[in-house]
Amino acid sequence: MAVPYDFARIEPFWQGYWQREGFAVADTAGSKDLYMLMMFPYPSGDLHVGHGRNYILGDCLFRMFMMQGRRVLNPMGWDAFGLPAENAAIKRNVHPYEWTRANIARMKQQFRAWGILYDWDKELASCEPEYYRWNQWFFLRMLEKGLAYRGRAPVNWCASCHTVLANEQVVSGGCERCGTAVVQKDLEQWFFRITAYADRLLEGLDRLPHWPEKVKVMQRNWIGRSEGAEFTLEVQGRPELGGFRVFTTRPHTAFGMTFTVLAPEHPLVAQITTPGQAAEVSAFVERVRRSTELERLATEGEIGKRGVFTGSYAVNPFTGQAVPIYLADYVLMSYGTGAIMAVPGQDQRDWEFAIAYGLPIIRTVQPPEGWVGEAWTGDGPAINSSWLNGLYMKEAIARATDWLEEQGIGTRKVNYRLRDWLISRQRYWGTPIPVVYCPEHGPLPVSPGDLPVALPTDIEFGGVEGNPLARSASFLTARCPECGREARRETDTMDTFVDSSWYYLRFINPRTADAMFDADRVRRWMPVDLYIGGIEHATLHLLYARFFYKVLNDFGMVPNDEPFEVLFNQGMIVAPSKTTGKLEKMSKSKGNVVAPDELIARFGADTERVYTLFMGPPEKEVEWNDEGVMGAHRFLQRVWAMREAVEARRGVEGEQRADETLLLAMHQTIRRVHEDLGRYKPNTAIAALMELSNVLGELQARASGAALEEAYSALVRLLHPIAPHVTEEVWQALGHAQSLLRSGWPQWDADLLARQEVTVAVQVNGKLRATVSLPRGADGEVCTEAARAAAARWLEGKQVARVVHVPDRLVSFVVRG
RNA sequence: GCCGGAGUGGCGGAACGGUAGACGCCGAGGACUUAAAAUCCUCUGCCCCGCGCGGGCGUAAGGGUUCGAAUCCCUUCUCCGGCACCA
Repeated sequence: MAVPYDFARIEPFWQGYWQREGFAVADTAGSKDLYMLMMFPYPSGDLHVGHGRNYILGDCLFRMFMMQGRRVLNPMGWDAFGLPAENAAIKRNVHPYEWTRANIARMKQQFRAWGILYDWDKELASCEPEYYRWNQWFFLRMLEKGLAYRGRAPVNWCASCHTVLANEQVVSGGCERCGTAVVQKDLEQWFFRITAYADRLLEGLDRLPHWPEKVKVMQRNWIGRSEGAEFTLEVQGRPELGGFRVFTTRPHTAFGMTFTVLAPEHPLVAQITTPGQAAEVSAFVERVRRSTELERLATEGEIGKRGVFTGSYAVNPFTGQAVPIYLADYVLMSYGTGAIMAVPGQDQRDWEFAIAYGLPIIRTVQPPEGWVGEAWTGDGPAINSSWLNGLYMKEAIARATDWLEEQGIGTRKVNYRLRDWLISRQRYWGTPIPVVYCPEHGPLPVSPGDLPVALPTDIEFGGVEGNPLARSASFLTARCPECGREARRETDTMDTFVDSSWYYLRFINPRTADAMFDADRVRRWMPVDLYIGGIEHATLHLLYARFFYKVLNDFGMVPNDEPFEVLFNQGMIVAPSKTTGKLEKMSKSKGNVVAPDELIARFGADTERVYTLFMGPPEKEVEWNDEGVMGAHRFLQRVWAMREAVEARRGVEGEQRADETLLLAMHQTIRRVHEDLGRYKPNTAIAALMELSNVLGELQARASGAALEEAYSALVRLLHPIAPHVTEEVWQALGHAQSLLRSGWPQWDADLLARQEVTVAVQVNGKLRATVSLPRGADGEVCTEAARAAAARWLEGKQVARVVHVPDRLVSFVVRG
């Protein structure tokens, strides 16, 4: 009776061994081989099995690369600025730095307990001045180039987090962090001009064949490029106003413009409102202004209930007709020009508005025969459109736009959904924006020699709302770089996504003291070859990082313009909700987490690793199942127990047939595991290893000691990336002095596999009727005859009309009668 | 509404257009045990014929292409994700 392996003893032992030996430390001064990277985590404290899935997959690949003799940079660090630390500080009166450092220590220990190896020599934390000073340095360069600017704009405000948010951090009208409904505020804030890179961010996606299509599509949607025309509408009888601009992607429908709509926030509203309409208009504007984004979303589909006539008219330049100017909240100030030409015949929203307000509808595109719907938005010949009549969309758009340009009232225009990146945050725990405000000279950049602008430590957090930096006298007071007189320091800090936009460059040589990163090594080591992380960053981190990298490329600091060659998005682990029972993301706040500590205590880290990698393809979302864990554990115990049988059979002769079967299974398994891990399918690689283990179990009493040990050794080596501790223990017990990490990666014998017999399927009229075993590469005639014999029963008395032979796979008879 | 992705046993999931359900979980029966746990062995998609032999049906639904379809094409349904009064 075999003794179960003592994971509680051996796992810590091997963890210590790997660390002492420094297996994961990469020398980046040398030439590059492979740079793999996991998205660095926010040090929130406890990790659950859902986080583990990410890191375990990475470690599995890393160990495989190591065994294959690759030299791999595989660093880890901490995205260490952010709100939870500050909220913890407010609640418990500990400094965010201490809270963060304690969590980092805890998480490092969890990584270690999972048997995960990182190059800790390269560790960095974004909350350290030697890191964030380079955020400040970069900000100053952006400022110099006009890529950072201060502007007044309606911004998203989260009242619960007491800060503004970037557009990317607003998820269906709520704060990405806490879900609180976001309200619009007009504030002066700092922005990065990411819109200047919109086209390049789009174009670059086409050069990323190894990114998931899903992420590329999400980024394209987010950037939201649309081509069209912009032109001026005059306000009838008010030439001194100069009119207002409208944007449209469908200028060819303009003959059907029967009214026009401004966003309620449009600057012209006050001037064009007639006295008779003033009361109604101001009531409407006030109502819209007070509504949150969420309320606006909730009224979706209620177009027509939320509009008002201004009393003024504009002139449709195509027809010369006067059309009424309305305000409506379905027109957004933040997109295009904040004003539209309304063509109810060709736009469903305009149609509904026209019906509700009794406005005329003129169709300008012929709907297809039998069309019974309302607005027709598809293609068709132009009608009721004078000189455009009969033209189809493409041609009509071109003509209409040319005409606008000839008349000098319009131009071709490209619009984007993407907004500039708002980076100001009214919080303490982030990178101070390096700017001072002089009463004389206005906002001025801190001179580079005065960096870093360090976060003050003399801060009281306890219970007070608002940005604590604004209450720190020592921080607030500065000298004007221009005149030296007393000035006020900027108290906003940077969005933490600034930190994560370039950390992968710093990792390459994180102790670089005199520059943002080691430009020489970066030139050799970038781009990152394999980047692993969650899909939730598709339009956040991954968009910002690409933007930064392109800017750095323009600054001549990096060698290419896309930072991540291969992107792998692992799926979430979900678990039933404690309240509703519906599957949802595993998270501490939802209370449905499985803690790795307990799991490791009961079954060991190797078991968690095997189960995590086995439960499904890693890019898919999967449900955690406690019973599945047992299967993984049993498998490891069987592999462990087999060691005794192998040792006991050393030197024993066996049946030749058994040896052949065993070695064939071994070589097949080597190939399958190699290929499956290479295409990120550890689940099927593990299935292959289980099959080999089953074959070993069946043949252990009949195969020779030598064949048994050869196959078992291959199994143990192939299993190492997946279950590193128990395999090291077995390997050592078998008498090997070297770690498995240094013992090479098994190779399969292609010739042997090519010589094996194959099972050929025999079909009659597409139905499987028999199988025959034949040598690989058997002649077509031989094959067909064997098949004919095997399927004789079904061919009797039938006329064979056709025979399809697929070498080594099947023979298919097509029969009549 | 638009754009992606996915629907395969009781469950997680395998399957270059070529033997559907690998591997694992659950379940059933058996061995070991005083007993239980653990472990090991056998069975385990559905249906029909008493079992076996054998046969039929089966990859969301319906149709098509093909000697052959889970896989390709069309139509429909459902679920998941993203974007969304974007002009």
